[in-house]
Amino acid sequence: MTGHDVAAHAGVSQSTVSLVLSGNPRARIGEATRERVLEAARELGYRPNLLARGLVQRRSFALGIVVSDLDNPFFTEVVSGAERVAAEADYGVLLGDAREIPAAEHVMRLAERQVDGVIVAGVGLDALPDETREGLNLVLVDEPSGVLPGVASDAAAAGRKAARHLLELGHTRLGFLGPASPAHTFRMRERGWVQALRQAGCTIPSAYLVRTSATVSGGQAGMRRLLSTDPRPTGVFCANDLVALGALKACAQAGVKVPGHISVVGCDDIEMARYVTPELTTILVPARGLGARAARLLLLTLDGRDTGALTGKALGVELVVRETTARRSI
Amino acid sequence: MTGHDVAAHAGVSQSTVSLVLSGNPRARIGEATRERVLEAARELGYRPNLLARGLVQRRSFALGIVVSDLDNPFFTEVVSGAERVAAEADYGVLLGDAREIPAAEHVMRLAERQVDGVIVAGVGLDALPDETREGLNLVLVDEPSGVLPGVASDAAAAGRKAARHLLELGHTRLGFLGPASPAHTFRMRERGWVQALRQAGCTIPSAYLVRTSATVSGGQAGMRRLLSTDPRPTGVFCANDLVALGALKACAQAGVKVPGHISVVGCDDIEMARYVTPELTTILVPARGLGARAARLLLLTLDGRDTGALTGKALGVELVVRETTARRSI
DNA sequence: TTGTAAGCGTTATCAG
DNA sequence: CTGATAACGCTTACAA
Repeated sequence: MTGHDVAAHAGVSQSTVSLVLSGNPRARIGEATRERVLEAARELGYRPNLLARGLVQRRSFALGIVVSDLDNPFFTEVVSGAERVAAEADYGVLLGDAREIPAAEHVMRLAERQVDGVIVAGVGLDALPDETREGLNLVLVDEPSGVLPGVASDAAAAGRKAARHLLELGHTRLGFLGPASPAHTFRMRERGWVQALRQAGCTIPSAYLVRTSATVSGGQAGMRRLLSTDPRPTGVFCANDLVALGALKACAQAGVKVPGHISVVGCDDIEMARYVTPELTTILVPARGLGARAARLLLLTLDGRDTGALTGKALGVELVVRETTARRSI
Repeated sequence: MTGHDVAAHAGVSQSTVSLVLSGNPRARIGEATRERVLEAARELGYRPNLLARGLVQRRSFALGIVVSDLDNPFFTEVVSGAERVAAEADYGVLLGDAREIPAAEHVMRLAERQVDGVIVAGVGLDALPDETREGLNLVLVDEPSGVLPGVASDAAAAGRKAARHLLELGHTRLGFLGPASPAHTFRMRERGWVQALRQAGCTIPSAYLVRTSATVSGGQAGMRRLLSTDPRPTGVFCANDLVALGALKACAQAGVKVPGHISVVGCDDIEMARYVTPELTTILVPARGLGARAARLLLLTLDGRDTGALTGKALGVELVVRETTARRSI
């Protein structure tokens, strides 16, 4: 089923078919022939070959998205946000998960597939050597870089808001659970947290700053360490919700009441935050919004339009008070 | 950067470049020229254009995957399983989420992009009219169909295993929480459950069978209904883990102890099942395995190889006893 | 208004 | 062993 077949069926040339079907604005086609072509196409169930189109237009109308870990709900939300706006704009979405195959490798493959751009989330710029991204439209999610365009959430604000919330509840022995990751977002969450505490005149014993992987089991292990300090912190900020979930679990296992004995606040507001008991107090980071914005940014760039509005300020984050934080009782 | 440029640089013809780079087995190329070409390609940072290749080979080496709901962790696991094996085989993966755009629409778009096949998960066959799938390699996940190839889990066994587990714990007043969905999997889970109970001589009051959407909030609402019956069931099987999580939440809110007052078992074994407290007893359905198997099935089909081993029997499911079930106490 | 023809970057079939 | 050359299905000047 090619344009030729349709042309034959309609008794016109292949290029006329293309003219009609591609909706080219500067194509003046007689109403009669247009009808005939449309009819023929419908009858034959014609589906244009987008590879061929891409080849001649040097544009595939597809974009790639590579994430560091597809099983992390935060990233699946980013993907889903991006997919939504891409699909809306009739763009294809090629997916890459960087757990098995390095992000750089994915990016190169996507480039070979001639994607018009790629969104990269959860991957540091250092994992993307220059040669992998030359001649490619990249946008980074939550990894600000002077050189590449990107969209980001206000990570430092996340840390600050967590700190203020706990401070306002009267807590002063405050712990932090997070990865020793080079990821900008994690670093800034931690920095915002530390700065807000310092500003409030709160000292941070090093035992209260525990490094662990940014996963549920990491959070679980980390919280166990925190629980073994003496005196214990009465409030804990976790670098993401997965860690917080693990922390909650460790508390439950140790018979430590949340928020009775210890308050915990997460970060991201993944869907699960609402589904655990007690419900997790957390800092909402608009994952889906980040994905959507990244896609929009890419599409605007491809259209050569102004991207100022999207690239300007970071997406705001917001404290969501649920059930894992309470006024300090002791 | 095209093959021509490389050819020029190496002082050979473009077709020679293609011959050495495509790794065509029946291409006999002099060691010297091969070296020269490889060198030139490396030097210029040549990346072949897969659109062009796809056009001539009539094969894109990409496959599509469309899921009913990207935010459902079960489906993201399916996607991640499929992505893994596809990427391993150097296939691209095009993603489609059927929440905003109907599955059939996605499938057609993927066909236009010349994917070599598409995996469809969480979507009934009826949502895919004949004309959308003609000339397309489809494989369905968990939606057995006489006509299309697919991979499935043993859904009836899931229901049976849940029933037996609860029965063995001495429960006799047993409730079910699930969607009134046409989805084959849900129907079979329910059927397996009902049959096992009947077989055990257990009667099922209609009030114990509550229909609700297959989501957390659905489970929450459903469990509230179940809790308002008198006498209450002492054990409940939920059609999936999301529903079970909602059920747990409803119990917590109503002050009903799990598993003290009521036992609940979920289905799927999503990652979160381990992260809630108490940890969810559930039936493990190998989502990632389903995705992986679907992809493998597709790849084998495309290679014209035998698929018997994969299409034969359903993937087994398995009871995973955690903390939400206990011996009946009253 | 419509048809002709020249590519887009590959692969693949032949001659040489 | 290597190089012309003809597709692949489409878009897009340019001609008619």
